[in-house]
Amino acid sequence: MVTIKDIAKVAGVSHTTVSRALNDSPLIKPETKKKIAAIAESLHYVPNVNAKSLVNQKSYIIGLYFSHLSIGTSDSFLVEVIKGISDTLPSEYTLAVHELLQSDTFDEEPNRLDGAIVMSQSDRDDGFIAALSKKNIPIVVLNRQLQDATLMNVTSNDAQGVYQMMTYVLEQGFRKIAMIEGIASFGSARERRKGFMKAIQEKQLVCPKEYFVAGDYSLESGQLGAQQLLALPEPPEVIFCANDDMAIGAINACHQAGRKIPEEIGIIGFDDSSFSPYTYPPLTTIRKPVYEMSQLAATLLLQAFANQVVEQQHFFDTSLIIRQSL
Amino acid sequence: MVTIKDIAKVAGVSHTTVSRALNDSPLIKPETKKKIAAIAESLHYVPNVNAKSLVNQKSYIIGLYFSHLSIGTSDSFLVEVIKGISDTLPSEYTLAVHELLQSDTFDEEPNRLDGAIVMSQSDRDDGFIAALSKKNIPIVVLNRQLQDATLMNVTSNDAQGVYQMMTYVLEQGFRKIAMIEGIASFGSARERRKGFMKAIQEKQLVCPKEYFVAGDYSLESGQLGAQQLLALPEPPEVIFCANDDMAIGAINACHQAGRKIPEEIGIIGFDDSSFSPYTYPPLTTIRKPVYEMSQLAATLLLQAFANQVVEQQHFFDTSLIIRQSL
DNA sequence: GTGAAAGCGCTAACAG
DNA sequence: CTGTTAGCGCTTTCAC
Repeated sequence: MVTIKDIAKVAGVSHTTVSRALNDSPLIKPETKKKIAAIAESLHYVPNVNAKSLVNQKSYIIGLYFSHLSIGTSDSFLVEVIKGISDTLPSEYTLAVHELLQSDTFDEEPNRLDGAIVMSQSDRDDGFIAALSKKNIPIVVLNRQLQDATLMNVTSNDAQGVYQMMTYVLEQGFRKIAMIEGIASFGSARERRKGFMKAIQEKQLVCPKEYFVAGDYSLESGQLGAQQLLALPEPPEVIFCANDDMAIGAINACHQAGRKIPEEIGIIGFDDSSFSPYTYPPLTTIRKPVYEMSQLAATLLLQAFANQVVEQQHFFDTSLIIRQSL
Repeated sequence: MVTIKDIAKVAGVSHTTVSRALNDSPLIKPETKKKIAAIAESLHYVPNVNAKSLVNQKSYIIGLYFSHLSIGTSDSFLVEVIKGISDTLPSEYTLAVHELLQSDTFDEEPNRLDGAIVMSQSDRDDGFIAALSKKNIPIVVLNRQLQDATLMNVTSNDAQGVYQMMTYVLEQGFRKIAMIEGIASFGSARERRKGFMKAIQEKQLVCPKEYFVAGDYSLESGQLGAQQLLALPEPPEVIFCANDDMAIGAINACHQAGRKIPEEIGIIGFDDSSFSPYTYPPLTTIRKPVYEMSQLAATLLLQAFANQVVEQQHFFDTSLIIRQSL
C-alpha cells in the first residue's frame, strides 16, 4: 500500500507537505503541488479512507434506511430512491442501504454514518428515528410527514393528489366509487384516504361501507380486493387503488371476471410506477415525484454537512396522469 | 464520544484490557470481562469503526456494483439482489450500492472495500472487473459467466432454461415461434438466444428472420417488438420475450391489437418477476433464482474473508413456471 | 513555505 | 492474566 510517506520519500519532502499538497492547501507552492501530484499519480497512490475518517471524524458514508425492504414498498419505489440519492451524492460518498430495524437494540449500531436518509412508511419507525437522532448527525426523513419539526422532512402531498383525481372522477359523472386501501398503519395510506374522503364529502356523497376494502399495497391484495368489490350486489363504477401495484392486481381481477376497463369499470392507481403505462389498458394514476424527492433529500444532507441553514420541511406536489383505465 | 480509555479509567484497568475484554479475548478473566461489559453498557460505549478499520485493515464494507442502475436491469431484479445480500451479511457489515463505472478512471476509487459483488450484464464490464481485481480483495461476479476462472462467479443456466421451455412449447405442437431479444451486448441475451436456437434446431425447424426482433429488456421495447411481430403477414403463434418486462409490454400490445392470449397468441417471459403472476393472463415464464444466487454471492465473500477454500464457479438451474399465457 | 511532533481510537507485540 | 509501548495513515498545531 502506497502512503503519503512513500510519496514524501520520493519527493524529498516531509509527509506533512504531501498531505497538504494533496489537499490543495494554500500553504504549498503551486510547483510543489504539481510535483507531488505527479508522483502520487505515478505511484498509483490511493488515500486510505479509514485513516482520513479517523482523524477527520467523517466517514463519507450516508445511510439509507428502508421501513420494509420486503413488504409494503414496491420495487420500483426503492430503486427510484436509490437512483435519486446516488445520482446526487458526490462520488466520494458511499451509499449504505439498510433495512430499517424495528428493534430497540438500535443503540448498538456503530457510529459510522455522516448522515442518514430514512424512507419511512409508518409511525412505527419513530423509535428508530429517535434513536438515530441521538447520534447527532443530519437526518432527513423521506416520504412521511413528521410531527417533530426539528428534523428535515421531505414529503409529497398525497392527499391533495388524490383529492384532485377524485374531483376529476366526480366531474366525469361517476358516483359509485370504491377504494382499496393501503396498509392501515402507514401514513401514506391515511393521507390517500383523506384526499379520497374530502372529494366525496364535498359532493355530499355517501359511499357504502363495503366500498372500502383493506389492502396491503401488494399486487395480491389488489386482486383480492377487486374480486371482493366486483362480487358485490351493486359493484362500483370506479375503483381507486392506493398504489399502482394494487391497481395492477385489480386490473387482473377485472379481466378474470370479464369486466371491460374502462367501459364497465374504471381503475385508478397511485405512484405512476414504471409499469403503469404498460398495463392494459394503460393506468390512470397519480404521479409522486419520488426521484426528485430523493434528490432533494440527498441535497439537504449535503447542505447540512456544509452547515448551511436550510428549510426543514419540504413538500412536493403530486400530479394527475390520465391514461385509459378510466 | 466514549472511548475504551474512558471505560478503562472507570474500570481501573488499562485500555488494552478493555479492548481485549470487549473482543472476548481468552486472556481476560470472565469476571473482568463482565465488569467491563457492564461499564461499557452503562456509558453507552459504541466502538469507533474507523479506528478499528484502520488498524485491522478491514472496513466491513461490501460493495455492490450494478452494470446499469438505469437501463437493462429491471427494478425487481435489483431489489432481489439487494435483499439476498443484505439478508445474508452479518450486521457488522455495510452494503454499499454503487452504479458501475464504465470509465477507465476507476483506479481513483478509494480502497475501502473488504470485498465486492459485481452484478454484471455485459463484457463491457470486464475493464471494471479487471481494475477491481487489482485491489486484491475477494470479488464475486454475479449473473454473467466469466472467461477468467480465477474470480468467483455465480451464474444461472439461462440457456438451459430457455431450451427446456422451448422444447415444452414445441411439444405442444407450436411451430411458428418468434423471439424478442435482450440487449445484444448482454451475456444474458446471448444465452437466452442460444437456448432458443438449440430447441429450434433440434426439431430441424427454421424460423424466418423476421421472427427475431431486437429489444432492450424494457417494457417499451417489448411492446414495440410485439406490435412489429403481429403486423407480419404471417404472425407467430408464440412470442418468447427475453425477460418479463418485455413480455408485459408484449401482452399489452396483443390486447391493443385485440389478439386473445393464449388462444390466438402465446407469450412467454423470463425471470419470474413479482409481476408475472399478475399479468392478464398470468405469465408463463422461466424462473431465475436471483435471491438465492445473491445469497450465495454474499456467502462466498464471507468464506473468502475467512480464508476458506471455495469452489469458484457456481451454476444455478432455472425452472419452468407454467401459467396461462401459453 | 515547510517540517517535527502529537494524536485521532484502536489492536498487538512484548514484558512482566 | 494485565499493562506498557508502539503504530495503523492521516491531519494539524506549533516552530522555524
